[in-house]
Amino acid sequence: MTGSRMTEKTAGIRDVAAHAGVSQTTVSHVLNATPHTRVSEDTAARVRAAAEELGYRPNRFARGLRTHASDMIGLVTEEIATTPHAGRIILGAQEEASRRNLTLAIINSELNPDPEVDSAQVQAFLDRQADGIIYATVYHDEIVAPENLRSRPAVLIGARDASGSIPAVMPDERAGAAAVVEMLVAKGHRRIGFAASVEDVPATRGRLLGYQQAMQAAGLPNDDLVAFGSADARGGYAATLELLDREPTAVFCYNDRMAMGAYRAAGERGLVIPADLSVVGFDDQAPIPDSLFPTLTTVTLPHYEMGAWAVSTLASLLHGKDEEALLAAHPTVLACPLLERESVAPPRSAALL
Amino acid sequence: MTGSRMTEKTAGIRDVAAHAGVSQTTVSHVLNATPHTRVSEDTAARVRAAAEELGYRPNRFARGLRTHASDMIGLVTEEIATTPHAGRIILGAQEEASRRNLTLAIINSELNPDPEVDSAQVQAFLDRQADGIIYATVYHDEIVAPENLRSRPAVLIGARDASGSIPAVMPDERAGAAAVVEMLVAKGHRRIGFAASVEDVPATRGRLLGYQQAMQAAGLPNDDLVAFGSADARGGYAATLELLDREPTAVFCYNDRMAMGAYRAAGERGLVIPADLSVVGFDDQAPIPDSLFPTLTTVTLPHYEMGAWAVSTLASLLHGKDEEALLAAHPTVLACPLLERESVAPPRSAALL
DNA sequence: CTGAAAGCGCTTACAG
DNA sequence: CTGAAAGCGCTTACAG
Repeated sequence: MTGSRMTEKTAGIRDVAAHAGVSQTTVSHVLNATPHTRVSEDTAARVRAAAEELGYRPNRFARGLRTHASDMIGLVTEEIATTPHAGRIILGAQEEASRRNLTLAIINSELNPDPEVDSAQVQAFLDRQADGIIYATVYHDEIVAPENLRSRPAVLIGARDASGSIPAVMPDERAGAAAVVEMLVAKGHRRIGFAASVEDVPATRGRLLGYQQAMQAAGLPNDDLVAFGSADARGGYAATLELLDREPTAVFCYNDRMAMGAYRAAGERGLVIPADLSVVGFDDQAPIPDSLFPTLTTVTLPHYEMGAWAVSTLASLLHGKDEEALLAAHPTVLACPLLERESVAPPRSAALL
Repeated sequence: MTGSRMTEKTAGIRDVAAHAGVSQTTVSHVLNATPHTRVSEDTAARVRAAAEELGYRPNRFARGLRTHASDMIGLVTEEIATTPHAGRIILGAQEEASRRNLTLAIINSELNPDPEVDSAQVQAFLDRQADGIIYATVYHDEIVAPENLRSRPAVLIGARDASGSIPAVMPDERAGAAAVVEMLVAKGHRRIGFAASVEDVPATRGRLLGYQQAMQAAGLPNDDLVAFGSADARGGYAATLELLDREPTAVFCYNDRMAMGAYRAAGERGLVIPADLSVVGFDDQAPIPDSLFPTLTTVTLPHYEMGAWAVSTLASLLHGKDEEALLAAHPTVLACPLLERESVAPPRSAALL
């Protein structure tokens, strides 16, 4: 088994050159399509044929040694494990990297409030010759990026750098929440409760703000329609129970887990969703929305898109497109689309009209 | 911004040698702790001090060019996105890689029944000089591994290679399911229903087999206690409804999503979990178990462990430990531990005794 | 215990 | 349009 692997001496550029009857220089020019270099189509064809025939694969080490480029970018993610959405960030980054012929390497970092500690992970990528680094965090408005992140092109996902000098991307939580309220209002709801999270993170603030602004814009009072709970099913259950005493026709939950609690609360009160009560979540956290009865209308986060954005932005930076300062000045904000499923209907009162 | 990055000429081994007053050879020996090479402690200390002071970081390209090793391993995963557990496989692999000073690069591959198509992903890693490759699939008993996987050390996660020549690891679904039945029996249950999945995948077969074997071993009839449904909440709902007509005291579901449906079905029939009916899931798929009322007792899959196993096994293979044939002969099977939460109680009948 | 020197496989001025 | 040659920064026999 192992034996069959040992002796496969792979062809080098020298072999290709010999086989095509040209110099290594020419082979290199043809295969890399070096700009400002003319090679006769005839010669080029011979080179390509030889490379093909010999199964030539350029040695990355040798190339890197000359060009100082690895075509590898490093992704440092806070807590791959515990954040349910990291997978989609990774997927977006990975697929965009493949499209651009870049290798994506990943390192997990512990969740911690002070990202300066993460410089070890960044260093690991610097040591490994990563061309650029993506630093993905969850739940931070602003972070102090590890100092060594500045020694290579870098972009941030999910947080803005305190110094404002690193391009960053984040979801537009506020607009996503506002869109939910607008949709509910359009369906005729006026008493729309919000089951808010007690956590003090950007998502909490952004979603609450979006709710409040949209309610105000619609001329709807909402002071008594916000209840707080922990950001899980139990918290959603408790907050919804509290809200239900104030007779809302719809409950918008901070996230899908809280929405699970809202379903439970509605069930206990004998309320049928969506006939008696509309419920909306946020996060589109698999497998919740499709597993609920009825399926949950919710808002999806642009994790895939943020991952892809990070890679393509980094790629531009690597190619010297000097938009870095521009990009860094204002974080890029990506939309959170509303996903309508079955948990929303017009309120009973509207049906009476 | 960009400017501050440009001119940092990093120290090379030559600089360290000059600074320490020794040759490059000696620096290399000291820093790499080359076996069978004596260097006086005095000299070694000077070298280390110089390296430290200059912030010396060996150039990976140059080293790789000589040693033919990248210290990078590639992970090809089928559908990072849609499989909920891929994240934990990646995490396990990543953390084990970090422990061993290896870089983990990942490539996503489309979910497809014929993994031969994935040779492009494998090729990408070969081209990038990966030392070894982990090929992770979901839901396959046996696959035909891409031919080019054999050109480097490789291991499989979640499937056995048809030729039996590549080491593989998979979860012990059967034992995990059997443990559930045993636990239920120990609590006094005798009529234990199984809400099975209609999918024809190893997990389906393994879990059903484990259920049947354990029931038989306990001397419990079970022919009428199996109902089939799709592997989601709707399927679990339908299967449980069917099962409920046969008056089980416990329903064991193929997975946690089906268990969500079982909760719904129990609720509709006015059954309180666990007092009137015990429910058990499988997968420990976040955030379901903790989001249910009551929390769900379930079985967890060793995804993290499989990822870590893959990396450490690959590392042994890379270091020439010739256990490959041994390992490849029989897939390694990892346990699926039972996680007891709140959804199981002794049956009412037992309470009467 | 230490070092001089070759060479890994490319890219890239430079020359023609 | 094409090629000879230097050199990227290491490791590793080999010699002393």
